Amino acid sequence: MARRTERASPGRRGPLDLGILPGLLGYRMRRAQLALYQDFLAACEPFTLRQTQFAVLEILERNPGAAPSAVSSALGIKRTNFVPLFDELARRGLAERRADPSDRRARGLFLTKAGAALVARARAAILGHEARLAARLGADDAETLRALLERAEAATQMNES
Amino acid sequence: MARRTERASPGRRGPLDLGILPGLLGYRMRRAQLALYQDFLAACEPFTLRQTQFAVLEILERNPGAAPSAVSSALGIKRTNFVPLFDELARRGLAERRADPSDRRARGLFLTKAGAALVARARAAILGHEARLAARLGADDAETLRALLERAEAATQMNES
DNA sequence: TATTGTTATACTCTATAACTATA
DNA sequence: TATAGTTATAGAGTATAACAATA
Repeated sequence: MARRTERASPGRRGPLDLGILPGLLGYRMRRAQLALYQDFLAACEPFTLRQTQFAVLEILERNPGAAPSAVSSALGIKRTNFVPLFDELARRGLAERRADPSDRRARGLFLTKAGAALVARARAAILGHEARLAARLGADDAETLRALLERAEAATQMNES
Repeated sequence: MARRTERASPGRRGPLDLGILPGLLGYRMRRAQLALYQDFLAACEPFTLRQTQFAVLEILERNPGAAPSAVSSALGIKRTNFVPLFDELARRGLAERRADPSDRRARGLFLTKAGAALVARARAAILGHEARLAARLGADDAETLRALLERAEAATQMNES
């Protein structure tokens, strides 16, 4: 055990005063997002999937043959950064690119059988994780939070006309 | 103008089906956080400060002489990553490390005059930005969102006993 | 032995510019 | 001339291991 020694002028004891930070939506959002993301990672650990990787698989399940640019823009990822992300899924045999006969520049993205099987299991785990979180918050509050997050995203100046 | 050509089997038209994503708190949180962060960056652009840099200055204003490890842990940053972050603030003459006479391993962190002046201006800009966001959401809903984010962070399994 | 600050390093995420092959 | 996909590259953010000085 290290003894707590008194300290001279530099360095107060006890928890720090965070000033205006705890009242800021941006600060609260960052903290909550980090905490939830850690949670999500833990839930997905058996599948070795991160948020974005799951999102790509989920979208391909619903939209077989979707174009890389469509998927990346739907997720708010630059198409240039989507390439290595998808490469990794392809390398793991979860998804694949196919040539588009009608436009030889384009590609269609598809899940493999293994990808479809994995996304089904991951989806179940994620829904379970969400259900546990909602139970802790209370179902009504969880839905309120979800709706407010959607409105906050839309209310951003970024989304101004 | 590029003509919209019909496409064969790979590639549906129209917006993609996002599956379960829009209903997930984790997904909504990530989208909202990104949007708010872009907003925040725009508000702080005149000061060339990112969220974390502002947070450090704000904390030092309230806690002069705080230890690097105290500040970094309060912000959820590893102390090892705090070093280059603070180096940059020091390089810009906004904050400085001072020796601690009572423990020669330790350092106390302080704002410089320039740092104090900058954080005051940045704080005003950030509070203005928050006020505009709150006005768009409605004051009550903004406070509800803030409180729910705090509860969501606490409700995380990460924070389990 | 443990703690404070630090260095070195690697991996992920993000951002910009530019290339290719088509259209 | 514009578009789809891609390459190369650089900047942040984050993670682990290990070190020196000090307690």
